[in-house]
Amino acid sequence: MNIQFKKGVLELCVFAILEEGDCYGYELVNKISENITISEGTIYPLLRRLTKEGYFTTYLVESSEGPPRKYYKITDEGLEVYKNLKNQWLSFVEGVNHVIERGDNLE
Amino acid sequence: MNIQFKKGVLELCVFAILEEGDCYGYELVNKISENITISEGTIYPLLRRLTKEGYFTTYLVESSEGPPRKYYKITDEGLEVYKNLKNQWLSFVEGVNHVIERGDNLE
DNA sequence: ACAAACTACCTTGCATAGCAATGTAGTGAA
DNA sequence: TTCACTACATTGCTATGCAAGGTAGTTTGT
Repeated sequence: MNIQFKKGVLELCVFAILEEGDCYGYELVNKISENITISEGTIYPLLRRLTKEGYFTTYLVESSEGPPRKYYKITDEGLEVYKNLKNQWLSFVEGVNHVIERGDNLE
Repeated sequence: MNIQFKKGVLELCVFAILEEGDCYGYELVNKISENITISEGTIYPLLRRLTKEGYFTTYLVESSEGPPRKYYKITDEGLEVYKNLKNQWLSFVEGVNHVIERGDNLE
């Protein structure tokens, strides 16, 4: 999978999943991996950054299957950013589609 | 516009336009700009790189409206790469859509 | 003749984000 | 006690887009 395509989009994916409910990092990696190849080394710094920027809060929960899990919860501010980012993404994809399909409809 | 989204995608756009017919750099900037914000400082190095990699050939044409134009022509190898890249892009977008719409269809 | 605006090319240095590789620890099964 | 899995984390590398700058030719207005 083209690494470059993912730039900025994984952030959108994390927001989208957390909008549905709290998750811990490892869980996010697995959920996103169902559809997009992703590495742990990407997710953890990303979560750290977005938390620092105030878009997520965190809390620890003990686990019986391994070390404690750090759950992430989206904030109101995070929700705002998510909505904007999602719209930006959708219109970007539309723009790209116009470019790559321009030939198909030309006379 | 989110700069990160464009990573790798502008390459796809350039391929797509050149697949329809030869273009010079400045013309590509204008065509892509109809749909996506782009800068000259992005396109020229990109064209240079893809030419160096054997995906384009170039030829100069005198212009009556300014300096000579450097036209780019896609090669057979370039066409191959374009097809792969386009498919990668389409399946990537599909993957992302699955992630960001997962909530909409959950019971 | 001169300046501004447009066409058309190009380069340098910076910022960003994803990843491979690596490390730490806890749990559970062979 | 070793392997596999869960779960966290960090470092250094790479790739790409952009702002800002430059060079040159053409056209238009004054």
